[in-house]
Amino acid sequence: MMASNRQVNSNTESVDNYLKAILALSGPEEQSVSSTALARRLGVAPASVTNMLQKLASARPPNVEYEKHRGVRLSPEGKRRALEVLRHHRLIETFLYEILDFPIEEVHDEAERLEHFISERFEERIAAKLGHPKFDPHGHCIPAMNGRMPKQRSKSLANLDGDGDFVVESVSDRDSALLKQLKAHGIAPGSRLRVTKSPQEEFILKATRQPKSLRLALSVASAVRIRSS
Amino acid sequence: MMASNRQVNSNTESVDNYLKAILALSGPEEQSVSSTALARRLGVAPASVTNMLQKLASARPPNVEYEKHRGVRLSPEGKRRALEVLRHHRLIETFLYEILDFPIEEVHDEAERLEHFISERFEERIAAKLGHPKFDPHGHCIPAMNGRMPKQRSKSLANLDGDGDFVVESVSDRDSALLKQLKAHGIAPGSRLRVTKSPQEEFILKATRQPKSLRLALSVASAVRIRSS
DNA sequence: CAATTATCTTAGGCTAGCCTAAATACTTAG
DNA sequence: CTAAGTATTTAGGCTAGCCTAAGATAATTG
Ligand SMILES: [Mn+2]
Ligand SMILES: [Mn+2]
Ligand SMILES: [Mn+2]
Ligand SMILES: [Mn+2]
Repeated sequence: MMASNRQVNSNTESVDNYLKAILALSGPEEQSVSSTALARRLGVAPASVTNMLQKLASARPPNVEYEKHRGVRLSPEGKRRALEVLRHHRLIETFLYEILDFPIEEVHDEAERLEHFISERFEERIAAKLGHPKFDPHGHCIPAMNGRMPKQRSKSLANLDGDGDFVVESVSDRDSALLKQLKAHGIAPGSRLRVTKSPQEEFILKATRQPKSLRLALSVASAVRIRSS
Repeated sequence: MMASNRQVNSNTESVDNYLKAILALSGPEEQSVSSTALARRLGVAPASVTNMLQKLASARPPNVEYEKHRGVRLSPEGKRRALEVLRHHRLIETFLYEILDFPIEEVHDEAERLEHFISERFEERIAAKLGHPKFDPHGHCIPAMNGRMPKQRSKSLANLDGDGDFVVESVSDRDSALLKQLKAHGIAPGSRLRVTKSPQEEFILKATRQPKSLRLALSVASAVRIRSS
């Protein structure tokens, strides 16, 4: 068999999802991302990832920089597209929450589908309707139309040194059961929190003026990001 | 080669589009629809239609009733699904027009994509937000949640006998250039119209209190449906 | 009613995006 | 520095949904 892999590969839903996953996994340092990490995140086999990375790299202009066995990073074009889709995602989430009164724990899954199919006009209209918001309902920054997005300077609850009082900066959008729990305990972006660490390495969160406190296992604590109050 | 065509065929975007096309082409009499008519409407080759009809017919429960060389009609299940998608389509159009201030001539294309990807929750929320509307911005009836939809008792402008005064019931959503023209001449669902037929078999439309009248060729006149005023 | 024409179906291919199994290349422990 | 172990890629397949070309059926018409 021969190369055979020099196809066009325009912006399909699947391509969008790979680019978004690379953006998320490469982090603020924009480190290169391994095939297996992508496979795990996207729920596909590693071989499928390799195949797609080859296509993304041989697109013209390329969507990623990829060398066998050394992981992948976004090209300028790939990053542009990833941020465009991320903007769609977060605008849609904000819109579902603010205008359509979706419960917070349901906005992510809906946005995950719709982000690929809305037009530029739709994007522009909901942005206008919402007053060009800077943050989505989970506290995540919405990339600007030109692709700029300020770095977050918060830290994950999981990396916390000692007890103290904090403000919630953002909560992960991907665990809807957790989002429901947090909501029930009055914990949302902007909430003031008292955090203590239990002997069993759990985090005890209590929001101001909330009757009950919430115990979080270390494994889910990374879903909450905080800054000093 | 053997049959090989007994697959699962769940509700993909393509399946939705075939079912919607059959619903539209079979008309109020629910006549059977030919492969070529479907091929023309969907912009695919006739062979592709035959192939899809075989799958739709062998789904369990079947989406269509199909016999070689004698056209196709929707099964109860297929009709249910087609009306569901049509409801999505028209609700989305209404929503884009009323809430997001889309220009009338742009709502159709956007709805055509999004109709396949919104959740039941999204459907329910926009319906509530809009006050459970009965008609979309083109004047078309929105199927109810249970799938019921009253028959239209209007007639097409193209089948008009003589001149007279009428009320616009609906305008086709599929020709965006025409929609722009109609808008510029104050012609929309509910408008009062004076219609005269020119010697060259054109229709002259003049809406009440509008300065200019509009000449429509017979070929596009079918896009406007009217009832007596 | 037989021949021509129009419509429809079958056969065989293609691409995107996935899969599993097998091969290969890095990494690391001894 | 080599051997095992892990990560990654290659090879070969599969399905959905499209295509073209060729064959079959139905409709029309002289
Ligand atoms: Mn999200
Ligand atoms: Mn955009
Ligand atoms: Mn429409
Ligand atoms: Mn629905």
